[in-house]
Amino acid sequence: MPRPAHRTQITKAVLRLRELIFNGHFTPGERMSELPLVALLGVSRTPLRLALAELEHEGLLRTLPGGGYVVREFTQGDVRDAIELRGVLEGTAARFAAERGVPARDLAALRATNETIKKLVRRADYESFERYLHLNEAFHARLLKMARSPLLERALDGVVSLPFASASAFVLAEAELPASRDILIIGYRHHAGLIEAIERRQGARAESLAREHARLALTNLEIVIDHRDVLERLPGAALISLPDRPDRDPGITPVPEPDAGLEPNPGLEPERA
Amino acid sequence: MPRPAHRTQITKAVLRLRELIFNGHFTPGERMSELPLVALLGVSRTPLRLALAELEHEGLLRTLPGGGYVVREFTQGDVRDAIELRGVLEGTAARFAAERGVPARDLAALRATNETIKKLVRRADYESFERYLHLNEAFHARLLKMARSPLLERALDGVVSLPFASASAFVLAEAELPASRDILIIGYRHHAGLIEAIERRQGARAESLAREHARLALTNLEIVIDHRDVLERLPGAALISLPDRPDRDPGITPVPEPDAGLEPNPGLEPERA
DNA sequence: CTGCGGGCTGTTGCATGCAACTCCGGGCTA
DNA sequence: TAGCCCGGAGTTGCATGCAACAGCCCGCAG
Repeated sequence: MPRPAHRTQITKAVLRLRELIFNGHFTPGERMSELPLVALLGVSRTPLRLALAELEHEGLLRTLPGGGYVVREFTQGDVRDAIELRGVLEGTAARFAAERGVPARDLAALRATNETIKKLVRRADYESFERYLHLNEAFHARLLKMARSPLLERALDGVVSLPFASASAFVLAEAELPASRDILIIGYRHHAGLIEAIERRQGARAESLAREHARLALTNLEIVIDHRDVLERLPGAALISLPDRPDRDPGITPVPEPDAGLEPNPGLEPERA
Repeated sequence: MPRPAHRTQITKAVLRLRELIFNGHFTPGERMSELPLVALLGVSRTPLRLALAELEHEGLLRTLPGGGYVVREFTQGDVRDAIELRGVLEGTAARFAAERGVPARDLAALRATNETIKKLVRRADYESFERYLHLNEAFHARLLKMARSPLLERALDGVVSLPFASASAFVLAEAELPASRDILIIGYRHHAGLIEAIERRQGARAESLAREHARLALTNLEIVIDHRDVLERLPGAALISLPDRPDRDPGITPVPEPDAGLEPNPGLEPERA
């Protein structure tokens, strides 16, 4: 996936496939055969294979033992872990920023963004909500930049590539479910605390605030699960297997539980591709 | 990178390229042109491209704006961040294990491994050291499994794919530099504390112990940097640019510093490939 | 009825030829 | 002399043909 915008067939295939997967056009466990996809996407097999490899690295696809890819399925536990993991990594970013210090200008920019957010959450119209989403992403992106750690950015990228793990994954629901609008207020408060902690070089406080901030998404998740109709419309929801939902396709391993019993003798090789 | 062992040309190319990069056969910033690599590796361009994409996802290569790949260079700061990041993620694994609880059998296995480690670190012969390395990796791998979080495993995989970030990256030096052998003792102690913390469901303690445990590698890094001769022999050392080492090839951006000044207005798009 | 073997189909793995693009250098012109 | 344009070499992007492999079904034999 080279830098140049979607001029190449590879990025075209990646973008289109991602969209199709998120929209539920493929069911989890479905085999992604190359020839049908060639016909569907209008690209040749060579760039398609590159695109499939890309999506596998993003975690959306899984390789089959005999070769080939299938759409990956996620459990509700995976979603929780992804959110917690984002909190851990964003917490590390906030801690790095606090420990390493940031220019006053950056802090001022964060504050300005957050003040705009504060004004927006009081309104309820849809346009405000879209602007909120944009500003929220900008806030998080800027915070990440302030950590000055390319490797941390990479690691976080690897986590939020899952659709339901991103900073504004379940926030969408809040536009429709006023019950969860208060969370936006709390989010603003978290942001303010983060800024203050970083300014005062309070690394531990910054870290735990960022973690708790990410956990807001967990609350949203709970709310959304009670409103299936809303959940269905969220991107990537089709990938999540809900335990109390028996209408799964047969022939699919419903829950890819990691093998529970580890053998008692310590002889396992560290696996590496 | 499909499951089946190195029967395919892709994995063959990946393994060989990784080895060549780690051994310093390519200098950081060097362009990885396809045709010379085809001649060097004896594989065709198609699997080679897949292999290059794989290594780019691992973080060893970087894409050029105009297409193509170059060997990535890492600063000393990157190495520190990688170690800290491993500590954060292994800390999360330890915390998950403590919070979620693990079977007594797994704890016993960890203890057995660690007791063997204890015996080994007292001896100084090379064979013991190799066994130590193996057991240490096994300990960390098992601990990771005990977190029961596939996504966490993924994230950690993404970090330790950098050669200098793995659990036993700089430990190699300890075989040759007795000055750092004490660190093995401390490592054993950390392991013991981890086991105890997990058993008692002390999540915070487990997390901070694992973090501090990873930071042992930092100490090793400092020691190794003072012994250039040892450093040169460590895998991946050729990728690290040491600031006080001016003999770099000309025409290479020496330090890919992330742009320091962030513009003050919050208009940035969240970048996505 | 059950287990096994063989062929068939669908799929992926790989190689290569062609086209387009980028970068660089030289020569022309203002 | 400086700047621009053009051409060429080298590179990557893409498409397609071929081969090998895996899985499956069917038929046969025990």
